Amino acid sequence: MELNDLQAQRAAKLEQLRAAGIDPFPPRCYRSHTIGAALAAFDELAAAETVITLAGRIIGARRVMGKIAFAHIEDGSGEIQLWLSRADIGDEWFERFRDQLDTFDIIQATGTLRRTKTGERSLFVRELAVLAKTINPPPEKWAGLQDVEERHRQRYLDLIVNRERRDIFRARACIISTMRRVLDERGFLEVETPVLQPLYGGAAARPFVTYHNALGQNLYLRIATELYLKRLIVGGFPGVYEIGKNFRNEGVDRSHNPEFTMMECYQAYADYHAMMALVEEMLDEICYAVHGTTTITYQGRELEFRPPWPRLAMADAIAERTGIDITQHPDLASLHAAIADRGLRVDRKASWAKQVDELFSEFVQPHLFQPTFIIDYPVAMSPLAKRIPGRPDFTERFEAFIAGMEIGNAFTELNDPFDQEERFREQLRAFAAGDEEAHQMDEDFINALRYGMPPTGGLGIGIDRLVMVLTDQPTIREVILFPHLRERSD
RNA sequence: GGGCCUCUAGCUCAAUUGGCAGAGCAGUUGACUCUUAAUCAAUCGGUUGUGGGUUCGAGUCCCACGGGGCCCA
Repeated sequence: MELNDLQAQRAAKLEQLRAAGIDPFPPRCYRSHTIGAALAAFDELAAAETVITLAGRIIGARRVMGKIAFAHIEDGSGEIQLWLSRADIGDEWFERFRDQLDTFDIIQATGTLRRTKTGERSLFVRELAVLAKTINPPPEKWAGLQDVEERHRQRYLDLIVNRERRDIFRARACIISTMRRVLDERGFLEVETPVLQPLYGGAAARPFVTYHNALGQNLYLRIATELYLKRLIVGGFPGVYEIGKNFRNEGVDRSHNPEFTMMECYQAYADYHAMMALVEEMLDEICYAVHGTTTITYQGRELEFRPPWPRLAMADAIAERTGIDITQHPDLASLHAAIADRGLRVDRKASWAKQVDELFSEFVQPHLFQPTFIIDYPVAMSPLAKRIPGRPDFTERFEAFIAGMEIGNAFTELNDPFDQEERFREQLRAFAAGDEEAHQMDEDFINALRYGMPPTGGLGIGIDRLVMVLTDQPTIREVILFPHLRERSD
């Protein structure tokens, strides 16, 4: 990699340090306090004139005058100003600070805490040391790093410069740890199931395919954890969950990334009503853990997480927004006629299920800003969910929507092996008819169901979207540390 | 996959009708013992995403390709 002028200048300074016998990358530092700890105990440390050693990255500009200099350092726990004078640290180190150290360099400073004339809490430095010389220059001092592409390609730089962005990922960790705590407290067992699967299933999506050399067979990156977790319910665990990456071979947009983080949990002897209650309680706790309140703002609009959330049947929701009652149009021709009657766009290529999904996505979903459960989905859209007793065309399924996004998906799990096999066959027919997202036949899963799975409630929550909502971010890219970007070729 | 927008110095951005590629920040040199967008003076820095084309002349117009963004499917 060639160095540009600014990089070459810094590399030359690095060599000057070496020539003076200073290791520009020493193996360790000898700090006595984090900056955060020093600031927290500032008054006591200052009063006692305790000599402390801090370490951190020089941020912002160094302000070097003739015989004194100022700079701020930052270590992830806080920021503090350094006060340096030629008299205190000597000509050699004062000039070294001026001539060989730069913004972004990581240094160690020893001295005492005191306020400057303007009252700023500062470390009055007696000794300096280099911890890591930097080669790359900082972006613009005030505008910072704006370019979205560069922010994502060089997330490390984004995090250095736009330090408040670290809070998004701190919130993300808080969300996941709170979710884990809620599930643990309710007796769910955290498990790990295969990422590499001989057969993909559990969701409607196209998979990534890879090849296992030793086995000589294709394997798929999982699109969901569902079918493995339900095998564990068959195996006798009363409740299991997994938090991990799923992979779906699809495009990237504001709410989709090809790899994303999902939590799935399954509870034996429970149903989808129990899962709705779990979602309400869990998100209430998570929102409170992150914000200390259950009322938050997303993109300028207020969101209220406190339970209970509205429950709205999918057919009613569609009827309300379009005037079309899908329960009165159980076949494609009749549904198309009803859509045409309303002057709405008919999708001639779509199956009945797909057409219903389009009506819902276009006319209902954008209105679901407040946390809402849409319940009772058509069986044709829900090949893994149990039918509603007495209404065999609909299933005990819900999806949770927040800010117009699908955040969660849950059912009373289908545990009838014969019905499940028939549902898979229906999916195979859809696949043969061109639906590339249709489910595959999983005979081993059928076999598991033949050993008996108790009535079970299952739930999946898309973590990335939940983080978006709880950190007020408009795109999924901003809540994923290293979002997928095309390789650059010049 | 389609439409629109965008790519200029390390970074943030200008450049009128097609007419000398510029500024701020950072950097460099000098002055300066309480600054904090430090100040003052001087100064370095460009294959305008890539490749073609039109033209006396292209950052600007045309074509292709690449990256990114927004919207749609």
